[in-house]
Amino acid sequence: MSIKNIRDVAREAGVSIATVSRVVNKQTSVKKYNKDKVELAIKKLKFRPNVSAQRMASKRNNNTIGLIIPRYTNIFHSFYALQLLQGVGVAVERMKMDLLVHITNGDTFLNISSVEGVIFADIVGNEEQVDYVIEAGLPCVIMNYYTKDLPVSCTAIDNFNASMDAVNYLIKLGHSKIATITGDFKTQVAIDRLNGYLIALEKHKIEKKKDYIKYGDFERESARDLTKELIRMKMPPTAIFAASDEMAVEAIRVCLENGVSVPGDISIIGFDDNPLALNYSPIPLTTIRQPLHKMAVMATKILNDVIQKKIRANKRIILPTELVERGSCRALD
Amino acid sequence: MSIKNIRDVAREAGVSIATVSRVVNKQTSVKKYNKDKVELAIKKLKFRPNVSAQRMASKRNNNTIGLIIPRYTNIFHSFYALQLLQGVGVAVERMKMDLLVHITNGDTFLNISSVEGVIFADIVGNEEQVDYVIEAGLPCVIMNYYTKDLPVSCTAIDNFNASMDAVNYLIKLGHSKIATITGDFKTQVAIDRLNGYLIALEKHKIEKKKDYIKYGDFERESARDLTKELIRMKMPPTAIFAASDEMAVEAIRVCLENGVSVPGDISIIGFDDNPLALNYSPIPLTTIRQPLHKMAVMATKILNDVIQKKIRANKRIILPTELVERGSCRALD
DNA sequence: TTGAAAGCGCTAACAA
DNA sequence: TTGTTAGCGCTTTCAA
Repeated sequence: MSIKNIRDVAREAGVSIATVSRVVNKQTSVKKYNKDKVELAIKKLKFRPNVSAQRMASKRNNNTIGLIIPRYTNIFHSFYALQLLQGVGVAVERMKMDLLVHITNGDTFLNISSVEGVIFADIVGNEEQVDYVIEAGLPCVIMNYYTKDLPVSCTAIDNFNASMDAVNYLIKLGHSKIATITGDFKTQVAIDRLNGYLIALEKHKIEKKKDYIKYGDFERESARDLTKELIRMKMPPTAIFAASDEMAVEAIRVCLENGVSVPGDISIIGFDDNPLALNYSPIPLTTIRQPLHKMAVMATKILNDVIQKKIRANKRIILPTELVERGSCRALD
Repeated sequence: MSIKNIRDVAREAGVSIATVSRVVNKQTSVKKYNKDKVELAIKKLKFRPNVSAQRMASKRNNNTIGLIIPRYTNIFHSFYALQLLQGVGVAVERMKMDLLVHITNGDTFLNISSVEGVIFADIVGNEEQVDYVIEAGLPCVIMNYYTKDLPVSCTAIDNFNASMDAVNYLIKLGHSKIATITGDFKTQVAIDRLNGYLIALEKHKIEKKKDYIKYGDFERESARDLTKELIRMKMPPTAIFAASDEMAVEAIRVCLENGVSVPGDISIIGFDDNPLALNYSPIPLTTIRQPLHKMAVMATKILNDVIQKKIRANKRIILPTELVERGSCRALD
């Protein structure tokens, strides 16, 4: 009925708890006779070791890694978090490990004592926690954030260059009046993408107009008014680079609602290659595909390797992005 | 540098470990003077309580619930698992709890000693684990599985009636040669959906043809050959009810590839309203929308209520589905 | 090959 | 209001 402990098993099997422990931990120095008795007792009593106790006594952690996801609004509704979670999930499944998911803005701490390593999905708001994990000497991988300043591994994409690619593409199509709708500046990602936009313009000696930079937050809602502002300008842009597909799709919507043709009047390019957004797009969206899933799988593998001491902690990986042409951008005549 | 324990804090603050414990647990009976000293020491040493030890000593579990996901091929790639995970994630986030995810086919057990309650995403292959959780007296909710035989809560949709709706819809459109591609029979869901199909035909006195029932496994790949078999029959069906959108989309593909028009020659209806599948569908797919996300959120809330002792354990909820007409079915002349 | 016993870091009586 | 101390369930010496 109730949960049995190692003492119950020892009593049932007629051996000491030490022997039970040895059987549970598959140590060899147990006579077959006793081993059988213990295994029988374990089965009969449906005994499962208390993992907390195992952890405490052994100072080992049992096959669990932690995933820390920043808690900003709707994070769990975002394609981003879900893809990373999925990737980590897939990898963890393969490694037959458990996954402890902690979603926080930094005010609560992951139960560090129950994991063998930690993965951060970005570090927004969780910088303190990153420090703590590092100080504790726990293996640690940060996803979607590139840093050389911290003694950790990271897997990321080159948001800066990917954005340059997007804007260069628009420029190659003949555009020079190019606006951007940015992501949430709490994230490094948003900053990098804006910088990519700026530098691309600079390299082509295209004037940067303040009014062409609209500050969004990655989410659909934020793009609505910003797009309206853009199309109502006396000198509206002929192209928009949105820092997320969600925003790009909303931008398309707003354009169409207001009689602005896409890509006839305005070309729009997104970022993410987010199928959930694409599905709701009135027009096939040209965008930058980023390998979030792969990023997460790699992060998990690296973490595992570090835990297994197969590699040192500081592995930094940049994954390539890809421009996917679909139909929301056109060449100017 | 290394992880500090309660004794280190006590020494640093010049009090006993009991006092530190009291401060950590926000008990009142600590003089402000000592409390301040302890809090300072905690900050200075970056002390975080060892949760395993807390659990052991207090017999409480700390704010963590377990989610057990069946490990069948590609489960983590399925829309189903991801939606449920997302729903649970959203709810857990709101409750500021941690989530321990365990993916298993029954051969490994969730670290039961570190959670306050358990949610099962279906119980395929994990029946033994369900029993164990129940015996251990842990609060437990099963998603996507309806049972009255177990003393647990569950949240599910009525797959049987939803399938009847789908087939009735086809019948209303004038179809009588209706085939089905089923899901994986390891799941109750697949069985219920087939039964809905069968009973709908029966009620309308439409002959059930064995050859019209094709046994798939929910996944895209499985629908390919089965659809070919259907369209190559001397008497091919005029409509197909697929037990998942993934399969429905693949069925559409196969039809088009073989010169069979959809919905001209064959109407196809899916199940799930899975945006990832819909996005890749050559034709807007008519389907049954099921509230997976909501199901997961509710399951988590129920679990929390049971843990908080706000309600008894046996709450059973059936959520409604909805037929979404899009364009892959047509009325026969 | 076994068992006794000392912890692991913490909580919760109980005593002071 | 504090400190002392006995466990929580387990692992791991150390002896036998």
